[in-house]
Amino acid sequence: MELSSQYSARDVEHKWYTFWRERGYFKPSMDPSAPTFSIVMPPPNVTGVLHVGHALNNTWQDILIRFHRMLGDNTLWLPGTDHAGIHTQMKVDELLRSQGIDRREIGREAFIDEVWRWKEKYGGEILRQVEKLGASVDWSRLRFTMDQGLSKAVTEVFVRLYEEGLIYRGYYITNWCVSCRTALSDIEVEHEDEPGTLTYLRYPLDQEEGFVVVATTRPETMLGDTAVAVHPDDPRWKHLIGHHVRVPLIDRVIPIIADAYVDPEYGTGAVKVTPAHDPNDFQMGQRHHLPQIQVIGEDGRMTEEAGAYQGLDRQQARAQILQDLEALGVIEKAEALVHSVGHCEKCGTVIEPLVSLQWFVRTAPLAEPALAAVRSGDIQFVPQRFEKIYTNWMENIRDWCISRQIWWGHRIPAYYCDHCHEVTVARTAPDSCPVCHGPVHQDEDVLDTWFSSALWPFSTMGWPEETTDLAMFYPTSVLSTAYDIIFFWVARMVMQGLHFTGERPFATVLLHGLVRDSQGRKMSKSLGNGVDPMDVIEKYGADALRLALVLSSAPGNDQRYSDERVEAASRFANKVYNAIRYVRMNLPEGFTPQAVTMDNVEDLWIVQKLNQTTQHMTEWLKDFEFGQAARAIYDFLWDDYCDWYIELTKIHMRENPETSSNTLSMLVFVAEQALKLLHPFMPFVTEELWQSLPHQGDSIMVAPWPSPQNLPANRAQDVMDRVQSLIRTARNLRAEVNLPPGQRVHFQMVADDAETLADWQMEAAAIREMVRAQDISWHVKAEGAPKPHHALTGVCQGGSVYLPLEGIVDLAVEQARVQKTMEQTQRELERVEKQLADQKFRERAPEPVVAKAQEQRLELVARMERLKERWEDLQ
RNA sequence: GGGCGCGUAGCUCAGUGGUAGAGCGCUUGCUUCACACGCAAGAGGUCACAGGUUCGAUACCUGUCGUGCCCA
Repeated sequence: MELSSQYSARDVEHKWYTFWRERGYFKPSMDPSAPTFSIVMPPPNVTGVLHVGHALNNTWQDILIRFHRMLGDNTLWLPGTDHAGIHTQMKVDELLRSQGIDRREIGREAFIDEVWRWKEKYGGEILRQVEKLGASVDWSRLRFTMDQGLSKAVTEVFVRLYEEGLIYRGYYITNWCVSCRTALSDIEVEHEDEPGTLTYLRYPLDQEEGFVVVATTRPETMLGDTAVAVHPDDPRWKHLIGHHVRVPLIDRVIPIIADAYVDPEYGTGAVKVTPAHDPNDFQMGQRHHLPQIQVIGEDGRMTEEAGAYQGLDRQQARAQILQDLEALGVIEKAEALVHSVGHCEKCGTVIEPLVSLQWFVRTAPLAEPALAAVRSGDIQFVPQRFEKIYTNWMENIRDWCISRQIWWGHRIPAYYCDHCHEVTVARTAPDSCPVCHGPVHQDEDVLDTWFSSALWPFSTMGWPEETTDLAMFYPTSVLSTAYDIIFFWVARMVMQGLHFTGERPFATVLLHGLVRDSQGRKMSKSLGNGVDPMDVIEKYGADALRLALVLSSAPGNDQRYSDERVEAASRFANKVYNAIRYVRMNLPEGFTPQAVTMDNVEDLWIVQKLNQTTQHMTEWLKDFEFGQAARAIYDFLWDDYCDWYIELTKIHMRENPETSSNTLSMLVFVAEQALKLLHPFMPFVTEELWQSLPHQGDSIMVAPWPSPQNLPANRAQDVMDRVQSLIRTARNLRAEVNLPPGQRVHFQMVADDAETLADWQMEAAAIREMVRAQDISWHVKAEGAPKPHHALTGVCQGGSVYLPLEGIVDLAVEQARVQKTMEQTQRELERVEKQLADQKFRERAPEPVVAKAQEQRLELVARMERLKERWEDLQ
């Protein structure tokens, strides 16, 4: 069969994914005697599409999963999606509006039906993209946060927390998005530094002369001021504490209070207090029992309390108020400044702090065990430094606002009596009020999406039922996610997991960095610099994308995406493809590999390299060092297997056709092992190639992970080092004078001792071919080796290479060349000798380091000697 | 203001207590019977700076500068 010289990922990837899935390889073995390895996939938004960050994270997880599956573990990777409350609602709302439908007109139920319909139609998109990536997830266990089972878990958790007094409802200042029209938790607010104006306003004193100057960046809130606060020890204001001022424009009389919160350094040291519109003022208001006057409504417009300004948008109101204040002459001055402004994470609108009735989780009691689990090392962060971010947050945790004023999500299981207003929190809706038997209605709000995400590791496995999956796969082994989600998700999973199952939800939290664009900028819609992984896969293949992402990633570090890297990775796929193509082309029809005998240097050498690669990779994969592991197999396949081993076997088979069957078996054996090592990184191409070679078993993905081969003690590594050094030196001489590769020349190889000569001669045929020699004369230095006059000189490990070129070599030039090499060698020698002359070094440095230096010295001394002699010969 | 990263070849990045590596780019030569998405040979770095620990620091510690992120 004619095989293309170019590998086409597009033609094979889909085929193998279907093959794997149909054979059920993605499902766990359920073997109770095997170690268990489980991961729950961080659920992407059901409305979303895969971005490069997902691609990286899913690649990491797939590497772990495939590695452990090959190790023989009972391995589960559970996929799923998240209902993404606000985001999805906005998306469907937008769609309906484009059709001229207002969700408020069709009502809650009809709208939710629309969302479900939308989810069924488009919600699978991201999962199809996960497939394209090659993710070996168990599709039979696919979950969605709004599934019945998971919803049941949500209700159960809410009810239990309520019964334990860990959920409460109360009036509190929360972050309100006037665009999304819902409350948000603290971490859903993004703070950004923005230019603003600090306006200094004169509030005239009531019943006396003079005024107090307060500074504010939000003059429109003055209509809701209920006090002016100063620091209790501030000498400038101390005498006015307890006096009153009049708020301009509305003429409200408010007290001057003393509160240590006030920073005397900021502004004038006196601040206006608006308890209904600022979180700090709210706290102060509580301390001093100040009234709350809401002047901005949930729609971002001024309320009735704002008097003449009622109905104005907050921005318009600010402009109007400033104008009016100006007219009144109460503006003392205005300063430009940069200050931090909170924005809605979802829509970017400036947050309006508002007092409203919301549900909260009392987090302190949950945080305590969550903190302990990480401190004790029961849960480990990779990289470890993120522990600190986690513990800092946990130590300063604030209550979690969990109610959202939207329709799409888990509705809060709280029921209110229409008569006596009794609140009933229950697993199932009560028919009537348990107190007065009056009619009840359910809370209109839904829960924060993260409330259900926090239960993901166990709700997906059937909790609160005691299922087999829960017993077998929970706690999970690893949670892999981005570091920017530690607070939103990781922390809350730990809290809920420990509280409800008594066990950590996962043993390891593995964190990856952000994937940025090629210029290091965050990928974003507004910049239009996002990279669609599907385009990349279409162009280069999923394997290439995976390898490229893994090669340039280290845990916790951001990385840049660039097409060039993916291209490099696809070239590697092509390289491996061609290596295997070469092996196949040499296999006779119906060839069955036999048990190999390793009777020559290159065989022993390549297996030794393979062993090292296997050992390192196994360790690195266990330590989550995917980049290191990928680099190891990349180098092994390209440098060791392709550039040296295959080339050596070509010569070997030509010289020893009678043993070619063994050589072919070796080629197949090493290739198969290497493909297995590469498989977690590049599942498709490795399957394609593995299937094309003689093999045992049905799929590489269920083949056992390689373990190092037993080898007899041997010197293959040393021999190959010397041989490679000799070949490189000889090739270097050729290149120096631009000898065309076709031109066969005569070489003289002079070894320092008989042992080196013997080593070289073990690979004499290979050396002859690889340096393109007409013939080679072999010598040992001591035995009166020839001293060719008109020859290029090269020094290598253990000896010299001469390339006699009558008529081409200029003695003076060659002398200068040798001189230059001598100088170089001399410098190195001096360094080593200085080190060895230091008694402290010999005493305190570890023995192998000293030995190595001594060895180095000997080699350099010998090299110097050779060069000196040569230099004299050239005189 | 507090915390955490990063600063290594032209570019993008790995990495290690024993004075440095990759990919891309660059130079030279090659259609050598797996691969020109290739082969071979090369050029290119006082590992940001200053102290300290150490026999030895690019790596560990302290500080400085530059840069990025998170929290308040």
